Amino acid sequence: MQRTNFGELVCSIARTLDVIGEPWSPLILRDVWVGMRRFDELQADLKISRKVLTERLQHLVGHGVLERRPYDNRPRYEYHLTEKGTELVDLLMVMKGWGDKWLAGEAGPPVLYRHHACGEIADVDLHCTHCDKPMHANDVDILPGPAAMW
Amino acid sequence: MQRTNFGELVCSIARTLDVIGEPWSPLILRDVWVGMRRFDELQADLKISRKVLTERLQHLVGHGVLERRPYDNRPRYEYHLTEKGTELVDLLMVMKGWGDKWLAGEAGPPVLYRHHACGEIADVDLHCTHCDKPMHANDVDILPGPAAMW
DNA sequence: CAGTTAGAGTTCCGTAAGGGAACCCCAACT
DNA sequence: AGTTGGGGTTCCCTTACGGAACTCTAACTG
Repeated sequence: MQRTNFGELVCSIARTLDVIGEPWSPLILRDVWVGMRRFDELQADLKISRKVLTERLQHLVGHGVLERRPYDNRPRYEYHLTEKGTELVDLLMVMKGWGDKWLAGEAGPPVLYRHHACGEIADVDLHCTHCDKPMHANDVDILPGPAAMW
Repeated sequence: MQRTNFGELVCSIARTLDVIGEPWSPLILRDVWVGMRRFDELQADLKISRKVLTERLQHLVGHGVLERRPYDNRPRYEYHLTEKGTELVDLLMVMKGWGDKWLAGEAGPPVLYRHHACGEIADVDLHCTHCDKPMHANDVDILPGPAAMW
């Protein structure tokens, strides 16, 4: 095998990368999220090779992130986010925030999020699932878990 | 050029991928985060090709995510997270959470986070920077920003 | 002071994966 | 019967990864 298989590693980060770590996969997810559902539509938007797009879609469907469903009597298919895939979008939202802050420059963010709950333009921040306070890289100790030994 | 360059796209997700989207980069970041700072240490832990490790480290340093600093009179160097890099770890924490939930299976999570603020084992969740309430894929409208047209 | 050690890469080669264009299949339309 | 459109395959070329061997430099070692 040439490309190392991250799925085997005992590490949730590596395993997640096994699902969406390949080139283009996050961008495909983004497009499906914002409503692009068809092969040609994705291909035209991303200008990705059709071969690679086929591979990525199969991979994402195989991992239960996307669902391939027919939308016509003819052999036509659309790709939709599953619940698993929808939760992966968290990752994209964090990427968007980081990219806006560190890479966007003068021009500012390409897109904005408006939060339904408050109606305001906002970004995401990481909070603790236990106490609800902010939680970032330097706010945690890392301990071995049940499936320890990474 | 063979591999498409995501940095040119007007999209903060694509730009972020240009910085840490290549294979191994997130895992290198993870290792540096948890205290592995030297070339041979990273190489031994990840079992990555030395050639690729060199390329990735240079790329990450070039983008200001890592800093390469000498630690001896001899030509010896350590890699440290910059502030920019530390904030990128948010991404890893979200990946960890998703991988724990969807991929860890019976064995449970390989590692746990203990939050300094509350002392409890916890994970991260996404909240709105404006109203502090939870904010996920289906809780937002996506609007064109100042640098619109993705 | 010649020889070894250790860290941090560099070089080289074989294989696999991405890019791109052309081609194919099937079920409507015209 | 011929065209159109969605959704892929096939093929070839080039770049990038994997892995092992090699290099360079500045200490230590006896």
